Amino acid sequence: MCREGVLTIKKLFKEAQRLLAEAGVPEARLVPPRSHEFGEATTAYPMEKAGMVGKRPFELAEEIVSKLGSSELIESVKAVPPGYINFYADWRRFSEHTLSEIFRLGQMGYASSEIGEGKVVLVEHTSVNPNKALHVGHARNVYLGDLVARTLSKTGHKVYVLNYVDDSGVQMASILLGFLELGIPASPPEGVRFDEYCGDHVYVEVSRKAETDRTLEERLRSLAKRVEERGSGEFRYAREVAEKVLSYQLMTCWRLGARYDMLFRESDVVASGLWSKTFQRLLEAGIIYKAASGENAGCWCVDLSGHETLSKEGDEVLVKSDGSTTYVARDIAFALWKLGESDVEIGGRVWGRNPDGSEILITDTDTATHLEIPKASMVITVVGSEQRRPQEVIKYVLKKLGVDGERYLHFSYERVSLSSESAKRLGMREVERKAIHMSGRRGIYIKVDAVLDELKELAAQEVRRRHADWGSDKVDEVSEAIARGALRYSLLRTEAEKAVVFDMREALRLEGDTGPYIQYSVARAHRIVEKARDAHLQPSMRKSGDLVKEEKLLIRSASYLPLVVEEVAKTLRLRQLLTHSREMAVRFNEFYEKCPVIEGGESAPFRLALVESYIIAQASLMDIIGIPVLREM
RNA sequence: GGGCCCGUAGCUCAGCAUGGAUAGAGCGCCGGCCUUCUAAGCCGGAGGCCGCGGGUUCGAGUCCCGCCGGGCCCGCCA
Repeated sequence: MCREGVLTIKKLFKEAQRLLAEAGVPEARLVPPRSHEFGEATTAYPMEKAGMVGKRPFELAEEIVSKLGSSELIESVKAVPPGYINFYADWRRFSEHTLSEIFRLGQMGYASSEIGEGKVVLVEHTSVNPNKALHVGHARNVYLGDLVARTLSKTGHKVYVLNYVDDSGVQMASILLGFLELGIPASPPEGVRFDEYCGDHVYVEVSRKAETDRTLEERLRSLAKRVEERGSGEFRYAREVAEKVLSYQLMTCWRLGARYDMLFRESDVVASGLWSKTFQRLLEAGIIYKAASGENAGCWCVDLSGHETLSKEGDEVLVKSDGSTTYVARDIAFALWKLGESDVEIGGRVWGRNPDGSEILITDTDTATHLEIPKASMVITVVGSEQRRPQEVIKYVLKKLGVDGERYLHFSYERVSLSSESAKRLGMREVERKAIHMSGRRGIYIKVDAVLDELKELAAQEVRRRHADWGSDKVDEVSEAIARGALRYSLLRTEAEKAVVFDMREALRLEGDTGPYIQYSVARAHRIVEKARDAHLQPSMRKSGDLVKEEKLLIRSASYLPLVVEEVAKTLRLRQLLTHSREMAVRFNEFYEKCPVIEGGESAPFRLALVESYIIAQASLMDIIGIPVLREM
């Protein structure tokens, strides 16, 4: 899709910049002001420059303003103490331009852009061990990764989403140990999901037994090694169990709004020969060595002595003394493949489809067809901050192999822990700590589906109260959408590098700074549009008189939207999308209170256009954020 | 011990990248608003040594240094 002309808000900035250039200060930097009182564009240039030319900032500002000419979208420019220059929009023109732009580009186009220029980006997220159901900590990973993917694909990037399935680690092996050697039934009781059965019952049970039975650790290790041997019975069985768990995990992921292009099985890193090829390369590049003595005797290790900080912590083991690989080894090989820096062909097949109908591929070394992915200009791996070290090792190795490390980005985030209150509800006794880390092994976690179900029930109560006439299907559909919007917003509202303390009571809120607040504003807007239709009211992008404050602020917030999205695509400060979505919703609610539409007299047609444009702009942003849009709630 | 992240209102969080105009929300608390488009909303109020100390600057919540408090990493786990 091609944009006709320049975006209105950008045009306003361009005009302001041109005026400044004509006044002799082309270097003045314009930014959006933090308050509407300071106009639509502002510069602190006089304060930065005053000292150097020996003038007082405010005088310099006035001097510059006096030299400014006029332009189409800017009505006035003011010099303001202590030394700002503020540009104010010509609201008649600015609003008309903005509204027509929103209508022209529509919900699919308004928030999107082409700045990605079709660059291929691989985003890896989710990557939950296939031995359990997703808990709320995993949900943060899915939401963050999915939002990165959504944002980038809306801004002209070609995005491929990968889910790395660790079917060859110890966690997987412990499930197999339970089934094969400890006599735990391999199928769950009636009505219990397989992923929940493995995580809640099998994994916890095996971990518990391992505490008293010291031989289990050794049996587990030898089982894990056999799982890595392509063609062994254990290899096949592990893949079978993993795929089964995965199929249930993905149901949860879809409920979270995520989608995937490819499921990459860790067992295939070794089985496909990707690892052995990578090993050869590392060997030839002289990055690895086999330790003859010391604590790593018999292991192949990465030489980290050249790394500024990692060198202090000792070298990284890639191949254990028993010949099996470590997670970091497999991840290095995988990273090379993701970056298109490996010529090893990976077999694969179609696994299934996302709810949106797109195909999901899965690696499968037994298949003759090869998976093809265009070379990625950037690989983004969404992994918790506790994995900073291994991720840094990967990056270091990539650089040593001559790959541009800037192409490999670790999108790091802090983990989700449970508030002591929520932990108490799970039967935890030690509550003196403020937050307790979730642990699959100890059975301390809250499953995502359980949270969504509770949220949904809460929403359903409210929906039924408001709409006694609705059938159960409609109540179900709407309350599910509210629950999804609420949880997504609540787990994304904290900046990724900050730890989240999950509190059930807090998560179950549907008012205030929440997803439903935004959904509700759109539902209200839809109701106005319906009533307007009944009243045969036609929208108009022009207003006869001056715009009132609430009208201006609503348009203003919508006009900045495309700018915000482009900014986030560059910085990946995802939170700003939520902040802006909320800002628009707040502006709409203020407008809603103060400005009657249907009974708005002369202003009615213009206000109707405003309401319709709000729906388009907000919905286009919600499409990116992944909050379901509702016409009624 | 070494490395990284966090510390802003009673609680949960914005603002810090790119220093600048009275430090913003939500929850909770107090007080208002439903004969007019959905009150999951709106309006008002109380509530802040921006962890502490120093530095840079005309100007620091934002940048630099030190300290204190909390978290994470430093495994032949992933």
